Amino acid sequence: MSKVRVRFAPSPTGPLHMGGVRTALYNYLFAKKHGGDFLLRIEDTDQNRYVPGAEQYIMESLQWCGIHWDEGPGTENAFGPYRQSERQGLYRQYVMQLIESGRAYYAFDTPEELEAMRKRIEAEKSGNPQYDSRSRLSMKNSLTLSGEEVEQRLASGENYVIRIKIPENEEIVLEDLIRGKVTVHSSQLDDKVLFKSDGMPTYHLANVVDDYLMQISHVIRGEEWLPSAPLHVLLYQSLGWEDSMPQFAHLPLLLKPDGNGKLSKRDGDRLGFPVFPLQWKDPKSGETSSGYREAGYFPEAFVNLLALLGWNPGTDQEIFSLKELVEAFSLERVGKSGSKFDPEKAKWFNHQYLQSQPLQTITERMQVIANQKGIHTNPDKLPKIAALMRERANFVHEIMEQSAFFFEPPSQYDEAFAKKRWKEDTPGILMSLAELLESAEPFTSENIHALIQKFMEDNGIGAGKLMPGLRLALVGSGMGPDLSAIMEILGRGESLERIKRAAQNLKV
RNA sequence: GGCCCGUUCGUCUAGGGGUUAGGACGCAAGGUUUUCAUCCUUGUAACAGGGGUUCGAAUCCCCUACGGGCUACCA
Repeated sequence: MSKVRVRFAPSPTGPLHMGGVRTALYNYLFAKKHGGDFLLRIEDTDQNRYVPGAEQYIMESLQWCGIHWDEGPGTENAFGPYRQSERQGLYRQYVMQLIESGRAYYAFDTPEELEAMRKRIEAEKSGNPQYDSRSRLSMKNSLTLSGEEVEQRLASGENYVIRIKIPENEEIVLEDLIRGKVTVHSSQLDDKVLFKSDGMPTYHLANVVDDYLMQISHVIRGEEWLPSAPLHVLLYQSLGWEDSMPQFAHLPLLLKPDGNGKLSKRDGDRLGFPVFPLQWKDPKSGETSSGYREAGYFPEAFVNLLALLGWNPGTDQEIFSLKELVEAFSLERVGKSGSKFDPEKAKWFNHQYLQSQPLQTITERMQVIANQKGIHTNPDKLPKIAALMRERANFVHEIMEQSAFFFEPPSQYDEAFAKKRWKEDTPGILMSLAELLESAEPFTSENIHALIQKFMEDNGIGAGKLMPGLRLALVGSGMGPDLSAIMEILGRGESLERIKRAAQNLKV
C-alpha cells in the first residue's frame, strides 16, 4: 500500500464546530496510526461565503486540540499551496481536459432560466427537477448550441459555467470503508457545475483535483458528502485517475442531544453547552458563541470525548490520551449511525481529567481565574486547595467557586443550616475549642484533627454536635471538605478569628 | 417528492447465528463521611415492527415504520 495521506478540508465560512473537529481528529488518528501524513487544506473557493478570521479560528482550534498537521497553509512544499484560492490556476487545465474528452460542457443558462427549468419539470412531474441527461438538451449549452455560437459567446465574455456530463445509464459503485458497497444509478445524478462563472472551481472539481495532486490515499469526511461521492468517482474516472482514486470513508453525523437532526449552533445556545471548540465572535453580527476552551474543558478531555462519539475501542477503556487514541484507532470500529451528543457525559470526561492532571496545571488555571476575578490569593495555598477540592469539581472554575471561603471569611451564615445546627451552647464550645487549637503545633491537618478528637472525648461532645457549628464558622455554610484540612490551609490566625467571630456574632 | 444512509437501555456503545444481551454516563437506593460533594456497592433500563431462512435470530434476507443526509454557479 502506498503511503497514507489524508486531509481535513474545511471551508472558512465560520467557526469549526465540534463535528468538524471530530472529522479532523479521525483523519489525524488514522494518518498517525499508519505512519502517514495529515494535511490541512482550506477550501475557500466560494468567495461569497468567506468569513474573516475563520481560517485562523480553524487552525487555532486544531492546535488547541493537539491535532497537528504535517502539511497545510504555512508549511509550503511540493504539494502546496494549501489554500484553494491560491491554487486557482491549477484547475482550468483539468476542466478543459474534460471538455475535450466530451465529459463536460459549457452552459450559458441564467439563474432565471435554471429556475424556470426546475419549475417546469416539477409541474410536469416528469422526473427530477435537475440539470441532467433529460433536461440538458432543452437548455443553452455547448451540447445544444452550434460550435460557432459557443465560440462567439465565449469570445464575447458572456458568463458561463462548465458542467459535467453525467453518463446516461450507468451504475456507479463505490466501496466505502465504513458503509460497504454503495450503488447509485447515474440517472439520479445531475450535471453538477464544475467550474463557476467567477473562474473558480466548485468543491467537487477542486477536491478531486487537489486530492489527486496531493496524493491523498483516503478521504475521510462527513456523511453529508455521501450523496456526491459517486460524482467524485465519476470525476476520477473521467480524468483518467481511477487507479489513484483514494478510498472513501463517510463518517456518521453528530446529532443534537434532544430530538433529532444534526447538531447545530442553535442547540448549544438552547441547551447550554458549547458546540464550538473555541469561543467565536461573529464579525458581522457581533454575536458570540461559547467554546469548550473557555468553558473550562481540558483539550485532552475534549478530544477524548469526541473520539468516543462514533468510534469505540471494543474494550471498556474510556479514557484515552491522544497517543493512546492513535494506537487504538481504526476505521473498522467507527459506527454507521449518528451519535447524539450528551453534555452530561462531556462533563464527566472533564472530571476525570481534572483528577489526573498535574497539580501545577490546575493551580496555574486557578491563578488565572483569581486574577480575572480580583481574588487575592497566596500562591502557596493554591496547590493545597487544588488537591483538596478537585475531586468535587468538574472544572477548575468550579474549584474556584467552591473555594471562595478560602479567600474570604464568611460574610453571612447559611440560615437554614444555622437554624438546624447552631445551638445555644455552640458558641461556648467553639470558644473552648479555639483555646485548645492555640496549642496545635505545627498547625497541620493531622494535629488539628487529633486535637479535635481529644477535645470531643474530653468533653463528651459528639462530632455531630461540634462539627456543624465549626463548619458554619469557618465556611459559612454546611458544605465543603474536611475541617482540619480547611484550617490548615486557612492558617491558625484566620481559623481562630473565624471561630471567634461566629461565636460572638451568631445568635440562635 | 426523489435518491442515499441508518435503527441494541433516556444517551454513548459492546455483542456479527446458541449470552442471565455486557460496560459507561444519567437516574434511584444503600454504604462511607462532621456537612455537601467525591468515592464504593446495588438497582433501573434496550435488540423499532412484521415476515422469512434456520433445530435455533439482536445477529442473515425481505418488507414496513421511523430517523437522518443530500437534492445550489455552498462547502
